[in-house]
Amino acid sequence: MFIQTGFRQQTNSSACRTMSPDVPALLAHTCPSAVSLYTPNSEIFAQGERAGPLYLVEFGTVRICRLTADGRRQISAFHFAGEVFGFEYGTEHHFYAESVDSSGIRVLRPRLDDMMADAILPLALKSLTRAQEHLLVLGRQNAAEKMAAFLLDLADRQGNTSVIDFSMQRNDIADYLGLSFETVSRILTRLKLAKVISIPHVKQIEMLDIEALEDLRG
Amino acid sequence: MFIQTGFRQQTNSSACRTMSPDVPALLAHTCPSAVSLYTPNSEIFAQGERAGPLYLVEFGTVRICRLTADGRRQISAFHFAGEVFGFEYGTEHHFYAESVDSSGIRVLRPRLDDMMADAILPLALKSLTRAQEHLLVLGRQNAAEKMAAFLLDLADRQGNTSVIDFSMQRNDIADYLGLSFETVSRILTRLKLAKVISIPHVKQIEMLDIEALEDLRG
DNA sequence: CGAATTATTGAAACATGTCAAGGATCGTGG
DNA sequence: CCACGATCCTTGACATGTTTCAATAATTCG
Repeated sequence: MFIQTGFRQQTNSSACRTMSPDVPALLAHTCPSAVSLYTPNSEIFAQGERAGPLYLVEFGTVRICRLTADGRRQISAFHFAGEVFGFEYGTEHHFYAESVDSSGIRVLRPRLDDMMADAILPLALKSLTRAQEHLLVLGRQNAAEKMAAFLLDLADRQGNTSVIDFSMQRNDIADYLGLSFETVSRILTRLKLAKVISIPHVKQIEMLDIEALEDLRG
Repeated sequence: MFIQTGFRQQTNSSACRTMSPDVPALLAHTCPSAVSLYTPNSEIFAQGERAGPLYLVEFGTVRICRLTADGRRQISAFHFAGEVFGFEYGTEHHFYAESVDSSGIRVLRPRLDDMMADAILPLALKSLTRAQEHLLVLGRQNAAEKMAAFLLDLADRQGNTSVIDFSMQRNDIADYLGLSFETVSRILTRLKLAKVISIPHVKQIEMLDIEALEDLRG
């Protein structure tokens, strides 16, 4: 499912566009591997698998998922270029990770030096804050509000252009927002009819009225 | 809203019943204050307030909350005796914390030594895992499944007796599970009629059929 | 004991899910 | 490069779970 690139990459990661200042600090305390290429929908790590290394997204998109016993899926996070994922409490992954599109992932094996936790902690805390904010969205927002929150978050992480490029499909958005994919589709057309967004392409949305989206999000 | 206890408490925290092994490690790297007593519904820290110290629950219950612009509330977590809360990415609290009942909280001011992050990281990661699992509940479970998950979680954290004592009211449970308090009430009576639980008292539930609850939770 | 708060229950409204059909898009192989 | 099949997306009609509003009952607190 994945291919190691033949050339050894530079240690300085190329995933710089949106990289948080916490990442370089982490790189200094890990042994970054070469970039592995993952095909769409391929698994990066499985639920129940032994945890340990962290993962840096060089390009592409990753989803962190969990299933209920009867197969309903919740995506707890998407990760884009420059972001790190794979933190776990304990030795076992409680979630599984998949590549959404074609992605490049660098495995970061911790050097067991003293400063390791210092480097990881801020990233773990950022993930925690994100998850907590997502709880508010899932628990207390309606479909339109969820969608607005998602679009604004995506725009923010893509560098605040008003045109958003989607790597994930409606299905993924639905499972991230706790909706059905039909509802995702309906909300998008509703926002389009209200001239809040336009949809030049299935995987591209232009935000026409950002203020309206921000009002929606609350 | 809170009263400092006159006597200086021992550094060895008394909140041992459910204490995680990670907590003693943390205590060794902080300057624990005396226990502060909080009255029901009093604020421990506010959203937007400067973050820094951590908080150890000695007794009682704490809720971590966030409001939408129009006043809907999401409780992202409850914390019981022996648990630590107050982690933040950055310098500012993104959530606010309140005492649910009468609680005793010990402020842990970090000593700025090298091992601080090592002590905090496991606790932060546990909070992260909890939040992620809560995302599945909020996003993909129906009211009965949410309730089952909540009851089993509570039972587990109270030491796995089949009788659960609630410190929070229906309203709090609703805001934790992303439901209305009426629905919480209805689900409880439904479970009672199905002989899955009994409700000897408004703030006490006995689990009669744990397997049924586990099936529900998934 | 009485007032205020909290919890339960019912009826109706509403948002979202489910099921089903038709369109668009994408990838592949001729 | 086009045509085909498969996948994904959109839209509609209907079913359903949950919320909302309202009234009553239970509990807590002074």
